[in-house]
Amino acid sequence: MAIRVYNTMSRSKEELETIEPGTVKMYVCGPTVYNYIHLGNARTFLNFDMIRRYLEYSGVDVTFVQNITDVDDKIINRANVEGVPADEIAEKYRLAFEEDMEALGVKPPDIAPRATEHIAEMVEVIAVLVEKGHAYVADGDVYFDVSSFAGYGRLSGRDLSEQQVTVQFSPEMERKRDPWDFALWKAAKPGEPSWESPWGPGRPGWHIECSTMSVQYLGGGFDIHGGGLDLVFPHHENEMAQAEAYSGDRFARYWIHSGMLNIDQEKMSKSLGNIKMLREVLEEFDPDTVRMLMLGTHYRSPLSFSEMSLTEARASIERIWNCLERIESAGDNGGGGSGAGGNELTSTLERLDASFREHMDDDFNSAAALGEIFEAVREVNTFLDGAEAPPAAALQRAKQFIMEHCGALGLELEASSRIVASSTSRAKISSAGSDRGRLLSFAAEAGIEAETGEMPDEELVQLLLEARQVARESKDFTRADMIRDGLNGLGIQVEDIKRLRPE
RNA sequence: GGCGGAGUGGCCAAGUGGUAAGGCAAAGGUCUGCAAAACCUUUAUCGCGGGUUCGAUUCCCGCCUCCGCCUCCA
Repeated sequence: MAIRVYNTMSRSKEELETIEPGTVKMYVCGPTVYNYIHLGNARTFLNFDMIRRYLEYSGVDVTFVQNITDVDDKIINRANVEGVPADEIAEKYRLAFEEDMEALGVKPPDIAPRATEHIAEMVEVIAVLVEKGHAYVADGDVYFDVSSFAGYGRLSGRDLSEQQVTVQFSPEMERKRDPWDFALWKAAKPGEPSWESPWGPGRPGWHIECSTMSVQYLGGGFDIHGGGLDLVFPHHENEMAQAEAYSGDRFARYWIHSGMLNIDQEKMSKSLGNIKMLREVLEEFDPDTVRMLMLGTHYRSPLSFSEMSLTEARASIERIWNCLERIESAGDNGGGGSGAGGNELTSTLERLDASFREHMDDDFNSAAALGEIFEAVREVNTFLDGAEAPPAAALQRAKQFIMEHCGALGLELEASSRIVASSTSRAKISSAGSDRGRLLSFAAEAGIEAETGEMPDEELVQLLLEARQVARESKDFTRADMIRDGLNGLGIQVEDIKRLRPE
């Protein structure tokens, strides 16, 4: 089945026809490493991770390149403020970015080129642009001459003459022939990081790195170029102008842009100061919850963020976790039966698999695709409710369905909690870690003290579950509830998995 | 001013020319010693006004509101 993607260039969905069938070469603009990334950045990276994973899930061989902008005005400014070298700032936040991506479960790019390691290549491209008359030199700076490129404005659909020019006076403006011209090379000011070039020491402009590195690693006319919607203009417009002026060939085939994340109806951005750092969020919420939040809205739509939206996302991912746990428990408690409905479940899952793919094939509609997963969760739960001894094959299929489809969207479904089970109940110890001291004193309070000092939390909880079970069997519900409430109070959820049989 | 996007149940959010997925929340019910989990049931004339059509939430026109971009931006 053909995958359709919305191409910003054509403003419509197009069938994805790559240069080489079965292969997708994609480039996504990475971060400028001058600070920790915020949730808005995270949305973009998560969206492209979802797209990449789904393509791979569909059997496509993806080459994924994402740059690191490690030389830039913002980095230099930050370095000046902190009084440390610029490369130190860049390195620090580059590593932080990698940590954040790993924590989020974003697959690392196949290639993560850094601007500072490709200066020579950029200089060469700039030199050709100057040679071809697409760029001019002014006091050690080099600017791209927008008027020399006929298609300028094509990607972002704008006519420069109709745009409001709100440029402030600056020395740089003085050097430009036209306010819309942009820097390919910036002459170094004292103390700034710089590299030698035919135009004197300096550093590359922002856009040139992407034009250069994408083509270097993926070849001209590569398949997909992505980034946040706010990069369409000027960044991508400029990238394309440079690259096509340089080579004379088409730059990228499909332009995919990820919608903005808003807080209180406004875009989260540095200039507005309404930033929520990803790190902050990850302290409180697990990666699947964050991803769930993003998957719930189509990647091109604006996503309005609030504290509550995370809590809701958390509740919905829990529904999936719970289902998986039920499947596990059903397997542990026999699972070898020949319960009816197994075949029916299997064919229902077949159907849901097909609609899942249809939705994802249609411009990566993760929100609709999630709906099919939840549909499956309900079917599985109903099946589990009705079957005394569900057949192992059906359980296996159910588990595989959920894991596979969640995996295609990048949901890791890693146990966010450690499960301790007795024969009639189980406890979920949140992975955030429980308070050891309080657990010990609570155990003592419940009359469990002998040799608990060295005992791992799991065993301690196990003893408590068993004590509660004894209490329940002797109808001492006061004590049973005291144990359950006490554990709940420690963030350890206790649930009964089957009824007590009087025997 | 130019370009683009959006307005769907209490909240979030898909979607379609033939009366609208899913999640969260709420209420009632089943199950449970009680909970939790799970299941069932209940809650939408799809911003407003016209038009096209046998029929529009979906297409067209106008209006209102909101958001993004117009050289910091994911």
